[in-house]
Amino acid sequence: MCIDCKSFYASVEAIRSAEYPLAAKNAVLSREESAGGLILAASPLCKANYGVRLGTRQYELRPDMDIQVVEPHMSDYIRINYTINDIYRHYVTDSEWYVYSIDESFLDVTLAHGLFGSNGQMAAAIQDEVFDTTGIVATVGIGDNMLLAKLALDNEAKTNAPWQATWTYTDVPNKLWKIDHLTDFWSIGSKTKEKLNLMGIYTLGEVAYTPIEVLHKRFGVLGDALYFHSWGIDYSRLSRRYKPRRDATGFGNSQVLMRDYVHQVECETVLAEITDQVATRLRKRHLVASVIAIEIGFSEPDKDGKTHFGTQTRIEPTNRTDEMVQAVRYMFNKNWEGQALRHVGVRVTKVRRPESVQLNFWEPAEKHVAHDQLEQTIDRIRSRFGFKALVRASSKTAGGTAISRAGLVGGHQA
DNA sequence: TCTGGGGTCCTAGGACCC
DNA sequence: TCTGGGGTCCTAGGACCC
Repeated sequence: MCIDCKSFYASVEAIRSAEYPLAAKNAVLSREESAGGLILAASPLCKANYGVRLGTRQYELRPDMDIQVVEPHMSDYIRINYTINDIYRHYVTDSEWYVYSIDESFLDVTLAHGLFGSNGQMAAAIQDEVFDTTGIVATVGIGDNMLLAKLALDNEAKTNAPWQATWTYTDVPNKLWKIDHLTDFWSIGSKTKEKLNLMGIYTLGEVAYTPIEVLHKRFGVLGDALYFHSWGIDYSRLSRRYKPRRDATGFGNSQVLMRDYVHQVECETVLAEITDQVATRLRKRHLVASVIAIEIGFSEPDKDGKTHFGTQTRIEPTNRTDEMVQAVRYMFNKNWEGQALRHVGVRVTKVRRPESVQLNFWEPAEKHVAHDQLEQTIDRIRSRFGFKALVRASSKTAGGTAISRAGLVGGHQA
């Protein structure tokens, strides 16, 4: 089963104001202060009546629309997500439970029927328990494998009560191949759709009847996956979970700036703040990173037509803010040609547990230890009294955004 | 495309090794 | 630099998901 929460953020907001989510006319807006702020979630009625959906911008909202626009409350969404997942865990063991996003989880119920009955009975029981506990409407896609469950969810379960749909291998010709738009199929986005169209392929049935060699030649291993997926084939099993390569994954933070940043010192200030944020996350998890990357977006295409640049560099494994800032500053100044900035981000990869400490030829060991203790102390003060209790002086300058963003979770109001 | 923010995975091409 | 063949690691960029 693939289960998601219908219009999750908007539903939580409806419940906060004692409304039934499916009857509410509300939407959640990120960054009220910016006209370019966008809708993070809209209630089903808003979607149906006004076409307001994820990605709609604030300036597209018209006064005649009868919509209650509210600010996000990320902490609530996270808390309720935990509550709902704990309900799922009443039905399957943890090895058969997989959290896909803040409002979507997969459950392998193959071995649970003896306790809880048929797929339909289990789905209904889970939906009832989620609704009774939280007020959230859960929608359930059921399938012979993860892919079919996900496709059943995205393409059928979400449309009508009782918010359930089942897709099996025998449904592939009638349901999967009949999906209206290629992009409604998980893993096909706008670019892949265009490339398929150029090959004369407009439906999933046509993908299925394209030789795998042809797809492989055009899309590599993703072409192989596309071929199998077009036949509804997916052998992944939650209990035999794929472990991502440690070095391939990482994390980072980014932000769209409220105005153009044109001065080097401003750019460096905001980059240092984001780097500090990422370094703090590393330290909190007791990890070090050995690759650090920056992503810089311009407010308009530059003289060469470039809209952004990104670059990465290898560093001695570290989670120290000062070392990471040094690398970020070097990369920025080496690549920046004075373009006005509107988007900045920092991320780390090749993240792992520290095995040893790399001392530095120019820094005495005592000083190194003292510096580590200083950063740990800063972390402790902030976790106890809040980020704003102790900030860098540069954060008080014009370019800084860390203080005003201190209360955000995932970039949205906590 | 951008608008907001956080992720993962794949490929091409360069540089280097034996 | 080329000769023969096999391989790894790295960076940059593209594409997808929520």
